[in-house]
Amino acid sequence: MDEKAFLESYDKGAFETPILSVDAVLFTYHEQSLKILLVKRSNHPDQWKWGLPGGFIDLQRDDSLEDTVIRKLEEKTGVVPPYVEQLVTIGNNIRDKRGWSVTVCYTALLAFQDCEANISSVSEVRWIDLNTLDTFNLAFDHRKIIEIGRERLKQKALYSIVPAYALPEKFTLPELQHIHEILIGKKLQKKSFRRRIEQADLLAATGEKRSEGGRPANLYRLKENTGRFTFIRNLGQ
Amino acid sequence: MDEKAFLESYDKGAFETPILSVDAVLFTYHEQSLKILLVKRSNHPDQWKWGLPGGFIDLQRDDSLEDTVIRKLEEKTGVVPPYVEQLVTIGNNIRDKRGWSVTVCYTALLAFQDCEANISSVSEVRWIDLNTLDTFNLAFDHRKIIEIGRERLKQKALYSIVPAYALPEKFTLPELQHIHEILIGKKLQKKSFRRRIEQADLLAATGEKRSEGGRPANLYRLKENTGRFTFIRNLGQ
DNA sequence: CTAATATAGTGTCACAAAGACACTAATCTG
DNA sequence: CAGATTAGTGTCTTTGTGACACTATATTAG
Repeated sequence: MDEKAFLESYDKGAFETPILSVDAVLFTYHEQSLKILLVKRSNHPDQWKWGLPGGFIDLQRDDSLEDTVIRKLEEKTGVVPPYVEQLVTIGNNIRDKRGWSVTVCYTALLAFQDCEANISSVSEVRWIDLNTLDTFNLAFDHRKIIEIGRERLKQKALYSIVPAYALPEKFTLPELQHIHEILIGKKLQKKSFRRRIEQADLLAATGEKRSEGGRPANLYRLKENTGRFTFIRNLGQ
Repeated sequence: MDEKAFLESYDKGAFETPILSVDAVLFTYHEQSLKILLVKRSNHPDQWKWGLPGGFIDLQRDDSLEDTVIRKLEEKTGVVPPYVEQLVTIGNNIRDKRGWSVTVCYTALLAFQDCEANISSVSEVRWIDLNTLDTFNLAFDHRKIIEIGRERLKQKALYSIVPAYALPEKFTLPELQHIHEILIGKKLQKKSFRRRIEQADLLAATGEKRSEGGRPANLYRLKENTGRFTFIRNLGQ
């Protein structure tokens, strides 16, 4: 049999296959703390529990897994997050009561302000402060996935300024340093933090300033490809 | 409807779902060069082309994706590699002629000697020198996956000694340094390389030595959890 | 036996980048 | 105008890699 004949006679349904879904841990920063987007599940299984935004691949509409995760996030937030990165894929026969199940998970970052209106208009989608996450009853193994996402973002905070994508387009250095401090879990040296960013030339000053009660801070925006830059040495050890 | 009734009536086949497979980029080190394990495909599609070891999840035998990849690697090599780590998941509607397809890819490392006998006994499984990979006609998007695996291993070489898992249980520091140099693509300072390993206390001297024509080198073995250790600063920049 | 060669391993100074921390700067409030 | 508050800098110390010459221990050729 040649390949053409093989493909014509190929039956995708012949083998039993796991349930396959895509989930995202979408982080943002608001009011001095890290938050993630959770969705109240309206369907079984784990109905009424909170879970990560995500769902099934639409074979007609999606060309790739990235398409799926972006489509799902846009459905919930109204916008496409500026930073999306694959996190981990978890697959086993115990995570979903329906049977063998695989989820391809992504980490994403978004400015709170960029979707504030959309989120507040729907009760089943909410930003949850990571400090209060313990009090929630989460669906499936989503607590574990959030933990993996947070750990990954912590690592990024040590050797990049990727967390900046959780801030609005224009932001101050004290803001950026604070989100890094929350992720890493300790205070950082102002001087060290600024020195490396300046040397790597990752930010562009807008010329504007913003006051928080004291001396106004300069506003910056990210230069191109800042998300891919990595320092050769970690901070705060 | 309660959850019990939902689960009893749930039909997994109701939605069309992608083809789902697991693949592995298994690296080793032999005769001064990096090699990966390739398998000659005996079935369509891409019959007779070389591809990564892998296959489908067996819902009855495998409890998790890790089970699947380990089962597949054991089938081909006869042993379970000492280092297996998830690499990336690729899913789109163009990588497989059969349609929408997802592959969960792993990186694994194994000593050449640990499976030498098994490999040489089967003609459809071979270690391929990464320098000669250009001359092979590879199945699907496996060349891309190998490239991603190699890039990941290069990064690991900069801030860990994970590449040591591609060496036999007992190995010398010059051997370990050389595999790092191949991965990173440049010579490293002997002193720098050794200093950090000694300080992190990652290796245990066996007391034995091995000669390569000059002064004999000390043999070491990995201590526990060496695979998880990371240096806070990269080498060779 | 000895000298040459080859490979393994160390000593040490230079250099780069982070840590510590005190200092100056700009704005607000009473 | 003084004190509080937040932003930003100067500079010395500390840490860890880069460079490279040096010593150490084996094999091999004459």
